[in-house]
Amino acid sequence: MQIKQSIDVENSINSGQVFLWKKNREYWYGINGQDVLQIDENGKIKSLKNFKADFFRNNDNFDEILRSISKDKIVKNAIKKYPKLRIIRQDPFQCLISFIVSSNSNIQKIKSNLENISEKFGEKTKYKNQEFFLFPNEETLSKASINEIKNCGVGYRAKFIKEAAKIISSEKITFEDLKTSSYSDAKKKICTIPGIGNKVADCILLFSLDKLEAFPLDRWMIRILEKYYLKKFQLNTKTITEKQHDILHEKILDYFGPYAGYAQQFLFKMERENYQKKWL
DNA sequence: CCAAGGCCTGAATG
DNA sequence: ACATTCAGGCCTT
Repeated sequence: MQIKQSIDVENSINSGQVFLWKKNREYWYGINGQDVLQIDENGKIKSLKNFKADFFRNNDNFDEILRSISKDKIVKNAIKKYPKLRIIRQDPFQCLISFIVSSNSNIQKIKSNLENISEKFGEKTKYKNQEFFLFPNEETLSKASINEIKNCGVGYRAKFIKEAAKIISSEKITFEDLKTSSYSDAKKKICTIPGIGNKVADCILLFSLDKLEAFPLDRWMIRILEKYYLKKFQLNTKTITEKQHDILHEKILDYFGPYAGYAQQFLFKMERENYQKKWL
C-alpha cells in the first residue's frame, strides 16, 4: 500500500487503542487477530499472512477530518502536538475482547491479561525469527471454560468473554452486519453482549468498525470535558447515567461533527501525556 | 429513570 | 508489613 501521508506510528500505537504490541529495535511488532504485523517507523507494514487492510486508515481524508474537528483552541492544540496521530483499524474480535477486558482496569493489566489469553488459547507461531501467539478466534474462546479464562487474570470478566465469543461464533451478531449498520443501530446491537456498555461499545465501534462518530466516554474523557468543556456541554459531573450519557454524546456529536471520534483520540492522547501516564 | 453497591486483580498509597 | 484505595465500567438491586 502506498503511503500518502506520514504516520506517527509510535504515538498511534501508544494511545490506548491496542495492547499486544512491542518494539524490537527499529520495528513495532503486534498481534492483529490471526496475523502478526511488523511496522517500521514510516508506517510500512509487513506481516505473517500478507495483511492488506488499511490499518492506519490512510484512505481517510485527513485534511477534511482535521478541519472538521478543529472547533476550538483545545482540540487545535492537541492536533498540533500529535499531528500524525492515527485511529487504528484493528481486528474486530480481538478489539471486542480487549475492551471487555479493559473495563474497570488499567493499561498494564489489560496488556498482561490479553497476553495471557493469547498464550493460553492462541496459536503459537514464528515471524521474523521471533515467537508470537496469535489472538484466539471466537470459536476457541467460546469453548474455553470460564475457569481457564479466569486464570488469565480477568476475574469476573471471564464469563463475559465466553458469552461474547459464543455470540460472535454463532453469528447471532456479525461484524459485517455491524459495519453496514448505522452507528446507533450497531451500538444497540453490540450493547446486548454482556460486558459491553456505552464506553466499551464506543471503543469497539471506533477502533474496529469504522464508526468515526463514536466518542468513548471513559473517566479520562469525562475529566477532560469537565476541565475544558464544562460550560459548553453543561456537564452534570455527578450523574453519568445512561440517559445523561446519551444526551452528552448528542451534544458532542453536534459540536465536533461526524468525525468526533478523532477529536476524542487527540484529546485523550494529549491529556494522558500531560499526566505522563504510561501506555504499554 | 436514578442511586448505590458489588465485583477480580494488582499496583499504588497510607 | 498490612490495610485501603483505585483503575479506560458494567450489571443488579
